[in-house]
Amino acid sequence: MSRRSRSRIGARPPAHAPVFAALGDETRLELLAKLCAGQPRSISQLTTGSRVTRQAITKHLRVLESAGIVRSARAGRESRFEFDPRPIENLKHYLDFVSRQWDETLDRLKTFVEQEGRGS
Amino acid sequence: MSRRSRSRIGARPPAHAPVFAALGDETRLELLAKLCAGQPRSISQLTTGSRVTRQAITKHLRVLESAGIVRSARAGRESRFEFDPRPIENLKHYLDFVSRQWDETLDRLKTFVEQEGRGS
DNA sequence: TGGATACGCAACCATTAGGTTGCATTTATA
DNA sequence: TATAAATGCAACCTAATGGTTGCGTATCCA
Repeated sequence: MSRRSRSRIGARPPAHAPVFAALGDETRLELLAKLCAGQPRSISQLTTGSRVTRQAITKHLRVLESAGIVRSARAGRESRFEFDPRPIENLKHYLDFVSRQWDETLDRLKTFVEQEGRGS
Repeated sequence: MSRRSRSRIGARPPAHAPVFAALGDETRLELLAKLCAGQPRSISQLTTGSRVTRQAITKHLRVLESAGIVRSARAGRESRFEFDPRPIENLKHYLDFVSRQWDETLDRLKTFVEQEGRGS
């Protein structure tokens, strides 16, 4: 069993849900796209081109920050947001785990059907 | 450019957000865990062991179904829910894309810094 | 130093989400 | 054919979300 198993089958499952939830919004996915493809950007920079106000963008950035997907740092009068890839990597591992579970389930089903076919 | 590019850089981005949102809830992740690791199950089966009512579970299952993560089919008096791996695979591809974007960004930054160092 | 720029904070609003209870309906079965 | 089991439907409640506006504060710069 891999070293990641504790975080999957423990009493309380890992907090993947908040990260998924943070990605469950079109506006936030647009912010993610900008930040993972370029340098850190200020709130104003991230607002230009958006259809909503700066305050709305700020709220979305805080949601992303709470999920750990971005980090913020004040620089003079502006606060710059930067992408952090680690939560995304965690999600990828989790989704790989789900896919693997499913593959194993299909394998078990196939074996079972073959056994049944031989048995009856 | 890969054949998936249209769905990423088109006028309107693909609807990854609803799938992420559907996974952004602990109860639904538990349902996902049960369904991706076993045969199709009825609502009652999926409710036993849960801390919420059958109605709540039903609502969660409908959310997962709207996102395409599960399918339902009536079988006699019960409706069985089955895992569908395709939306999850899509998310994995999307997250791979994000990671790749980030890696390229880091490469560009590194190159830029090296250039700057040579320049000045 | 005074105006423009970039933010933060707070109040407020409408909608959605997650959850419950109650009751009707369909289906299997003793 | 009653009865139990499995579900659907609807109303209702509370809290969280996504959005706005208004205003105060910090910071850069001519």
